[in-house]
Amino acid sequence: MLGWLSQGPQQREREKGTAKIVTRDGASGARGVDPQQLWLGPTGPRRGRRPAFSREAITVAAVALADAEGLDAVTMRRVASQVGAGVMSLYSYAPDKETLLELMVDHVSAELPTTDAPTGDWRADLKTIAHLQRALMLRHPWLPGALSTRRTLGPNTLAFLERALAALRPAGLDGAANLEIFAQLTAFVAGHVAYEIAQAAAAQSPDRAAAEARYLAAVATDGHHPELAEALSSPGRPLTPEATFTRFLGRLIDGLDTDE
Amino acid sequence: MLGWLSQGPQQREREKGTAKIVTRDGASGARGVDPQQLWLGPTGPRRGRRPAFSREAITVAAVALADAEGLDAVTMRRVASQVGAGVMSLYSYAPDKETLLELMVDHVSAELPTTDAPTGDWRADLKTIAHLQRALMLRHPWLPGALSTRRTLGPNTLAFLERALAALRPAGLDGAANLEIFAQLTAFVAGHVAYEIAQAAAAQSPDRAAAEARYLAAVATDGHHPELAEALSSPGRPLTPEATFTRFLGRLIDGLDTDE
DNA sequence: CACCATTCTCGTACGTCGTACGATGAGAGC
DNA sequence: GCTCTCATCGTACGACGTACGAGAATGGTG
Repeated sequence: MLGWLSQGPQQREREKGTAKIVTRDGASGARGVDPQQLWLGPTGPRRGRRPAFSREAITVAAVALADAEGLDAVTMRRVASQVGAGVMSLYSYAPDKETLLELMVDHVSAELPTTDAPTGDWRADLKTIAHLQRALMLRHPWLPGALSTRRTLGPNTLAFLERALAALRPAGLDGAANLEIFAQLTAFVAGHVAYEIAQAAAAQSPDRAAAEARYLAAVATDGHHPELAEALSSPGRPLTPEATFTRFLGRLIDGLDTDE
Repeated sequence: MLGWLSQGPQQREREKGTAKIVTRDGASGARGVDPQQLWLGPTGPRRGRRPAFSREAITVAAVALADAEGLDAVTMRRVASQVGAGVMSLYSYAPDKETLLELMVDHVSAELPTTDAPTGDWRADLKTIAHLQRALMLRHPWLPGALSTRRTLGPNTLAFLERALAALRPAGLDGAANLEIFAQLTAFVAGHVAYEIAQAAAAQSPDRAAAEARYLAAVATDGHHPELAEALSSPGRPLTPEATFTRFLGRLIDGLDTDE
């Protein structure tokens, strides 16, 4: 599983305030810090003090925190105390919190199986892929929220992308279209699961749910919302979220190669 | 446009620490503060000092800030200084920041036209609705992000929901299904627009985009990502985001009433 | 008119956050 | 040994959301 992810520090980026007289390695403007450098293999040979922690351990702690208490619980201080490090030590392993979040996303993405070969039925394969994504997001409910801002391209997310592209090959579309489909599919699953989770959370706290129901009932009977009134009154057998997901997914995927 | 949205304060909720001896209005446990109370009309007659600002003015300032600098720029301090109020004065108009965000969402939702009657072709109507949502989100790029956490049920969002339900009527589904379809459609549009915006932002800052392209190229040629390599190399004529959106939308909607 | 209960305004303050800085210490090479 | 390199992490700063409560403005009532 890409062992070098547990690699140690070697990140600090200093900028002594004095004498900005064009350092010698040209292109001085490139303060950009290549964000992807993160994922690239281990750097030069060891020297000096040996790291006391590991990127992996820190990521694991952060994920555990998010799983247990949500994304907001992931603060540098709490992660640090969880691994037994000083707060500022984390910055030897990730240049900032945003990066730590990317590490988290890629870390849990390792749970997605990537070895299954395509069956040749690309629609079925794509549905399998979406179900795998959904299961992952249900296991890590913070994931949809974390994905909504980010486009993480770590080794594990890329491996899964590779699988998706392989599955899409028989569809005969061009590369850009395939990439787009995968991105859209992921966004769709994230959106659905986020909704699913919100729904479940609402059912958990009956106070809030009841208040909302009361409010909606009031709105529905104000005379200006006849459609809402009817929608709320019509029964509609209750469906499992699983079934609903499958239905929507089918709608999206079954229409996929119909060019218009 | 539901004028009482510009209504003044009347919000403060105190809880003096002393003597919690069951206040007289029964059901003392209900500390819940009915979140929807926010949207309900103006309360009793005026007394005391007259409000210097308005909920509307504050919301407008917050929206302007978000439009110009993104959601993160919306802090209580900046909104307050924008309207010329003290920071804490905002809390007379909204009980907390979360509520202010809900006000913002509902405020911009007023831009969605709600008077057009359904044409009878519910698929076409639904596509129109999605395009309206997309246009709104492009005008207020923070909206997808704001929606991802929230389920706002203000007067304007409800009015638009009413329109969507009317459009869906000819589809002949039950109420719960219609509500679900609207929620999913909205989530889909939000996901798509978020992606679209991220794409556009990446194109804006060439440094980051170039770094990412370089990284992806490196990954593609590492031998472990043949599918990615091919996807990146195949041309695929560039499409406008508009066309892409229309295509995906068509896929989703055209499959909508196929029960399985 | 004076008085008072009510309501809004907002300065101050607290606890939290991400993270910049730089002293301190541990290992490796000479 | 000395020195160079690199990790650790205490302290500190400037944000943030918002609790508290003193003050000012208003309307209702004598």
